[in-house]
Amino acid sequence: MRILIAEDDSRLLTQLDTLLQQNGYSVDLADNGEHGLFLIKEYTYDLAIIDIGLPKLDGFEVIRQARKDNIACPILILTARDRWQEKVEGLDAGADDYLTKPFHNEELLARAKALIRRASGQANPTIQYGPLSLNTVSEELCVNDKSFDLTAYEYKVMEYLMMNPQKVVSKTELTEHIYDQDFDLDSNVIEVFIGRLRKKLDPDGSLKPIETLRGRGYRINRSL
Amino acid sequence: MRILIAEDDSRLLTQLDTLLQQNGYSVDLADNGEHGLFLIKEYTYDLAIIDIGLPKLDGFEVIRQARKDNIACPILILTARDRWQEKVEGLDAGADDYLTKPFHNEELLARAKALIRRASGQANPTIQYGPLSLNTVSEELCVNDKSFDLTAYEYKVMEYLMMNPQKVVSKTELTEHIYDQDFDLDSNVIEVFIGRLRKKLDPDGSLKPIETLRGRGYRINRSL
DNA sequence: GCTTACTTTGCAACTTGTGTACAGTCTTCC
DNA sequence: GGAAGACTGTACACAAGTTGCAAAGTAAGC
Repeated sequence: MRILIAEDDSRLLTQLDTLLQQNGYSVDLADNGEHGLFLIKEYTYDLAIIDIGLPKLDGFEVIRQARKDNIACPILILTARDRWQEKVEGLDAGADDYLTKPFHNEELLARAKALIRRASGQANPTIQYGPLSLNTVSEELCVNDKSFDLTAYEYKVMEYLMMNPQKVVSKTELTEHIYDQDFDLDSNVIEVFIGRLRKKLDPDGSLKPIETLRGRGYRINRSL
Repeated sequence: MRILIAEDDSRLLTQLDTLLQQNGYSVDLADNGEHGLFLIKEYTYDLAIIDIGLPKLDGFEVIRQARKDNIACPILILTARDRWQEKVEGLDAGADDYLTKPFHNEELLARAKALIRRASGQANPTIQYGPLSLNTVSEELCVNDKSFDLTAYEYKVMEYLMMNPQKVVSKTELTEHIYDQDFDLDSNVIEVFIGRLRKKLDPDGSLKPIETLRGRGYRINRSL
């Protein structure tokens, strides 16, 4: 599997390079939009990871021009956390999925894998874990093939948990991932959303999709 | 796991304190180099996070003097982004890793965890010892493939023992690594937690995963 | 057998999580 | 452009689980 990474922050670039190589991908690098566009047109990739804020030619432009040339390779864009409208514009330009910086390595790998797997079929990128499957584009969650509509924040909570399956995710971590840095860490919003999610997905309490680890955090139920 | 933070910016200091505590570490604080050096010499830490620009005694000096005293604890330094030469000097002085300010909390946590793990000679996030295996991501303990739910403190005790297999760990040592400096060393909590762990993991007393060495401490059973 | 060290137990205090109601805000749709 | 509805975040009372202590019981070593 061959992946293109277009990213101008050299530290992040090397980090991604190492990460993906260690996970068995072969990787090509570009540190500006022009070079990225050249590579994506010249070669065939299984996935392109493109930062939106690229010098010379921004990420949107790279995607638009690549799509205009009928390049079908799945594209994952990287956006800053506080610029969520970039995600919309990126998807409009032809990206398949997005990830906000900073992200966890496992998240990136999960998305990369999903995108590559789904590239052959036309389906939307989905994160799957046991009977749970989360469509990251329609923001729709299925439990045992029954689909649920989530609100924006319910989705964010669920997405983060699903991207770190097996992991104990502390409330701090969830809060920081979902809100800006300076959000009040003593608030009980996370508990409230966990409660709402449980009620929505599992009204009779038989499945227990989200486990509580008292004093430590929450975790997607491993035994599903 | 117990962490020392030496940082003079009081806002950052409290932020780090909260962050680490909420993620299950016990934390001691110093707001100048002199106090930091005193603490690192006086107690045993699993990690020290030291800002380079400290008053009274700068970070480099703290590290040099600590290393001169043969203190082996892993050290993570904090430097300003635009002073990259500091990180070189810091690593020369004996630091193990660096992080440039500002940083994301998640990154700090990831590095802290990695440093602590590396210090105990564990390359892998899953620590295995005979039929025992402790996954430090899902915080799950398995004995012969049967998984057990541990409470926060049960987990801390087990983690410390598993990170030091073969070693006889005294009660004082366990207490010092699990609680912070003002915890009563005469309490019998450690005995109580060892008891609870044994009962949970080995209810019929056939496996004996934790050995007692009278007058010296506890050890993970080597003959498993 | 006596001392000391460890184990066990029950319990009370405490910490942390849950459920609910409500108010403020944002959306949508006429 | 206004009303109805949905979503988010706070507050608080209640429930549940965890922790630490103390006292009594047991085992080890001299």
